[in-house]
Amino acid sequence: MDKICMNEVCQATTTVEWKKGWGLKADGFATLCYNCGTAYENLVYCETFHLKESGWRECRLCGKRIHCGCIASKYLHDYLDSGGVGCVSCAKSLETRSIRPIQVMSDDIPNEFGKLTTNNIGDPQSSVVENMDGIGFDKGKLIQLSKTMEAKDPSYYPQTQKAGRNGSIGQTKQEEIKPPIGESSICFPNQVQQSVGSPIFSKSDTSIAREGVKDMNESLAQSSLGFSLNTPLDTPNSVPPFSGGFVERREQNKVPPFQQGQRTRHIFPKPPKPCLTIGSEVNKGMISQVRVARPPAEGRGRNQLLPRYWPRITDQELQQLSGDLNSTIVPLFEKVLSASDAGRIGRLVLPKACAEAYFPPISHSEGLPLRIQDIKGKEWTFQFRFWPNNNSRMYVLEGVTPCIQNMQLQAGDTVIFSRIDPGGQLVMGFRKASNSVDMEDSQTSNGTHSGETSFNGANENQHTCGGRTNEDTLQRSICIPEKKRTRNIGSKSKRLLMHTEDAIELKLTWEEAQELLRPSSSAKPTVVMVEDHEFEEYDEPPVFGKRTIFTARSSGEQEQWAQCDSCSKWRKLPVEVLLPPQWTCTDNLWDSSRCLCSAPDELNLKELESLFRVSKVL
DNA sequence: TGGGTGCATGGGG
DNA sequence: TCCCCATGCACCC
Repeated sequence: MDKICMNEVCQATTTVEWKKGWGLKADGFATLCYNCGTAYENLVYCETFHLKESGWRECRLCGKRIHCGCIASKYLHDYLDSGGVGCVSCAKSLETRSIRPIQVMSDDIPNEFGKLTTNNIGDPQSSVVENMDGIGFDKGKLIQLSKTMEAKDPSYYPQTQKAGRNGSIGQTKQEEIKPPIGESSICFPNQVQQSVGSPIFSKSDTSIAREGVKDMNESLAQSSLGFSLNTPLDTPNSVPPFSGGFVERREQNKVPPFQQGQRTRHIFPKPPKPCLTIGSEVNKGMISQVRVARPPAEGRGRNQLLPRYWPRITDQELQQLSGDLNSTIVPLFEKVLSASDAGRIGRLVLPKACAEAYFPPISHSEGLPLRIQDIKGKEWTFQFRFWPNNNSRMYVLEGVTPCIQNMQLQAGDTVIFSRIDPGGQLVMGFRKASNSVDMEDSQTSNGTHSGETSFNGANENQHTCGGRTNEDTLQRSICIPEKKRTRNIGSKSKRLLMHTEDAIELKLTWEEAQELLRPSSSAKPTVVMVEDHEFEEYDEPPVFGKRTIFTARSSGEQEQWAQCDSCSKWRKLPVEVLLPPQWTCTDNLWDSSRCLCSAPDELNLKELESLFRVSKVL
């Protein structure tokens, strides 16, 4: 089907890449050519194409120009309670401020795990999700937003936009997403089904990202099953994470005060859904396949939990985690195994905050035995204990070697602790590290590897990436190996930390990148000899040249093909030619018959396809 | 003497 | 500056 750029002033029919624009009133998204789509992604669409149109207003607060009434800027502004409009950042900060005084939690919250949240006594900042209607969240807007988004489609935000979004999405590492301190608490499965867990709301968190501000990334990380970390603790109503009732008040006086009231920027409520109720209506057909760092549902010490311990788990994996349709899986935390953890000593150092939040309280160094099931349902008993350490404690699980060996884990792999409710059964899943080559990887049937989570023995080979043939970007994002989230594993030498987002962006191999490097136009090389080879040495750094395709005829003759940036036609070039980043037909000095865009294509459709095939093979 | 245990140390956030 | 935590290491069996 022929596409046409929906930008009225463009209406291009060909482009190097079609992009998604705003959500249409009906289903789907506006189709934009590469340039227009990029402008849209970079939030400068209206500034670029609608400058002469009416409807421009200024943000009441910061004065930023806003193109009101235009669908392309629909999500970039909001109406202020006081009248007028504000850019989304200002509106958000205003709204959040209005949220701050919201209190908290009543005592009549059902005292049942998974259905309540509690307030921090003396924590006036805590608020409950139930109050969301009362604190000015605009559900209508959420619904609107949700219509325009594909919650399961991270490709909605092509990587190319990351740099352009005020550095927001691209720069904020997922793991750095801070818990929504001072915000809504958690775990209202019932309510989830009524509101937040509805498909609309579950999408809304992703929709937030459309706004292109840093907070969105925080929300993005919540996914359709986003959790809020802020279950207040240590209140009479708080429910221990385990049915056994591991309630201890030792954290009560240790809640870091700094975390209250610092974060005030969420305009939309986080879906207060800390757990996945398998088989619930909510989840049907909307299992997220995006690996998401989920703020744990609750825990005594949750205020201390660092995002790096948030379990990263797809909804699908959650579903795999339990075969019991009535079970609720509560991801608790995860930890990348250090060399010590995976070593022969058999001690797995637990993050203190996690241990105190999710494992039973222990007052003696000897601790107590903890029964944890592995992914195959095999039950292991570890000694959960601590060592005194600098007036603090260092929590460890002892006796993990057999289990770790059984799972074939090694340093760098990740273990994920979850809990199945009801029952409070602890489950230990794992995710292999990117550089982990072992049996499981080799067993992977679809060729994907690493960064995968395994929870269910029966589905051990049902990998996260398996069986998906579309939504390439999404797939890529899932299959991208997890970056190391902790310090260097097993080595103190410095190494480049490649974050997941970076990895997604880095679609070129080194060799491919070399192919694209061109001397800068002004550069004059100095020829130097290195081991009898001539090298051109440039003072100027290289620039990226236009990517071309090389083909070889059966005769052995090589050809180079380049696509015109203007008309998108492919032109044949001498193989030795290096093109600048921007190249059009008029720059075609080598074929006077095809030095204009109006000149017909040299290749018919079939040949073009063949060309692409070749380019993919090469 | 070797492995296990408990604590100390120090880098890094 | 404090605290966490990876790991070193001394001590014990």
